[in-house]
Amino acid sequence: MIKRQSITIHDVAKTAGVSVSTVSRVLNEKDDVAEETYKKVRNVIEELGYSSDLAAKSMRSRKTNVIGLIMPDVTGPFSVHVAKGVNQAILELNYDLMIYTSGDVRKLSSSTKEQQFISSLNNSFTDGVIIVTPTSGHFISTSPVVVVDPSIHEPSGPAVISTNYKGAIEATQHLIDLGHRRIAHISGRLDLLSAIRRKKGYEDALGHAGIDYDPELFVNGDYTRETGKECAEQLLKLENPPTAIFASNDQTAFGVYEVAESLHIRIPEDLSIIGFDNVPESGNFNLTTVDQHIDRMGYAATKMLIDLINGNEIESTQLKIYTELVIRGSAMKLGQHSSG
Amino acid sequence: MIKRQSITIHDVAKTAGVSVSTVSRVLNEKDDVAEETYKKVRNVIEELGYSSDLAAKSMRSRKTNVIGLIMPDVTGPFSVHVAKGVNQAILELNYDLMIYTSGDVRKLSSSTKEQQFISSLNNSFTDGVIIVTPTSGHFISTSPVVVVDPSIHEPSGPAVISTNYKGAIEATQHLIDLGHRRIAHISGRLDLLSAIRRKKGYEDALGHAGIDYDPELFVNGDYTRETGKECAEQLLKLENPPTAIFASNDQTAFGVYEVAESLHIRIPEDLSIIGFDNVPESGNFNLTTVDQHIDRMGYAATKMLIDLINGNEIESTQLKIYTELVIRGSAMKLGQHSSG
DNA sequence: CTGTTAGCGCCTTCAC
DNA sequence: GTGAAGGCGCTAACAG
Repeated sequence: MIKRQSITIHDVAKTAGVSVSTVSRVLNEKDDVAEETYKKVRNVIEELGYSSDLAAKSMRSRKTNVIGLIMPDVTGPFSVHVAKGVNQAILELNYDLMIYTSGDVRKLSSSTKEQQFISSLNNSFTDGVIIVTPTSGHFISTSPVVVVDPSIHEPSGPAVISTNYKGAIEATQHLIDLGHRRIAHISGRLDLLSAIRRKKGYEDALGHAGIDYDPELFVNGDYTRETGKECAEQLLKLENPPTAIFASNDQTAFGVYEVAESLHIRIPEDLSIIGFDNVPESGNFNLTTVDQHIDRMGYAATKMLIDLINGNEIESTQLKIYTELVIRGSAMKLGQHSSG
Repeated sequence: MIKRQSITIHDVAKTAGVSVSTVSRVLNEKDDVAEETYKKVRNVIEELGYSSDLAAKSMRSRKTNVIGLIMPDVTGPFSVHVAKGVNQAILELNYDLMIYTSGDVRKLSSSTKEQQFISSLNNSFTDGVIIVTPTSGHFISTSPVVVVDPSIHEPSGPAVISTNYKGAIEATQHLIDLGHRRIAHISGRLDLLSAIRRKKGYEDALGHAGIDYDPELFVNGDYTRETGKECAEQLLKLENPPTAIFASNDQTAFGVYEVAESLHIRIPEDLSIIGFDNVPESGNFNLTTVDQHIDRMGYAATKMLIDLINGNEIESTQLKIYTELVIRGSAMKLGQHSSG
């Protein structure tokens, strides 16, 4: 690693024997530069290994060709899969990607912090920003912002969200079709629209089937595996435990698996379970789940953002991604098992 | 989402009735500001929802409190786990994290692109940078750069690397102890030191055991699952196929699993396999593997970087993370099986 | 304690 | 086709 004083546009200008503005012109591919001058400058740039300072550049010009992605963390499966989709889109559309995080949901999840991140990125070196599962709904920004899995406080800004209600209905209905009546639900982060909609779907499916809603069977999760475990414990230790659980997402479902195992409850023989998300890991668990195509959400959000950036006409700024029930082996007919 | 012209330090200064430098002082928590003035300015900042422009800020001050992480992609397990470790470290050390990627190994993996990323980040809004599996080894930079899993071209810069040689020796030895003699190796990206060292460990373990090195049993992979499949196919369709494979990483091993399954080769009865990395997924596959504590690598790299940034004394800029053989069920004694 | 004065590296008029 | 000058939003001396 060579450590050297960073070389600027001035250095290039000097050694090329031209002015800084000329260098700036070739840097930005302006077409009013003489062929010869262009080549000469390009050579010097190459030679010196010059690369323009993004900060300085973005301060003057409004176009940086990088989009920002603000995530509560970089390690949760949801974030990772959104990032995957975004990754793919920027690849196709030839943008660079800058992910900004403070490392923890709890550290980011204050609207001021979110706003600060947006300002930091968007007012400077980013052409637009995608924010994932925000706490707040109002963002002050000079460049476009699109949100993935918006909060309940977001009224109408550009957003990508999946058909959570439909997905929850189908999941719950599947359980009902299997003969289950005591169906529990562990909810997600209830400040997120997705969690609210899934909860509603669960309730409505129950209602349509004429099943009484038992408040004992509803517990409040937050989409994490840890909380999933706590909730599962609470549910499974009930005097009259559920025969099936609809978990608000796969992480939560994995938590249920853990608890079930420690309690010697077999899945699906003793307990049916359905998740939401269809992260790859759910395949290993043979988990029946609702695929919400997280990567597509990231992809679509990126497309939308870039359309917004370019001022293109957009059909709708509220994009829905269609969910799909993926039937695997974690839910089975009630009373099907030989033992118990 | 409210769209508004971004408000600057001048706006704050004006409405607070002070000068911009005073605002700058409270922004940076300088202690030579009158209590009263401080409060007044803070109020106005709050009121206006002001947040400083990172670009402009970092252009003047050398300290941004954000570190950069440059990765070939954001979706591969290795990257994700490095990010996880980095994430943890910045949380503890109170830094923010900026991940920069162009989305694909192939797009990043040119030394010019890498250099460009480093320049873009490090000469401007980042106090230092971590680069993962770089192609090149020489970086021009004004701020510190530490590399995780360095290339073979990196002579001596700050780096974090695991004991690849030791790990490979142990893995291969384990296979030998199990009675295997025809042990194949699918290598990793050979422009990376890690891949070279693992290959060497494999060869040496074979040598020490007095096993002839059969060039047929060595194939050239690149750490991806896809290539792992191709290599496995080549190996398993050999006239005299190996009884065991030491894969350069878990991804590669997963590729082997896929091919084995399609060829009706049972693991471990017909074929023993050992991976490298110990990503969580390997648990699901019951894969015996070498844990290289990827997250620790990210964590350690971040610590080192921040020490470098603060000008602290550092014991060594070449940090080794110790690997550990994790024995699960994918490798068994040769000839142990009942059938075949 | 606070305001004034210079730039940081770059892009963008506006002349020539 | 090219150069000179000005300023983006901010911080860092230097005065007072």
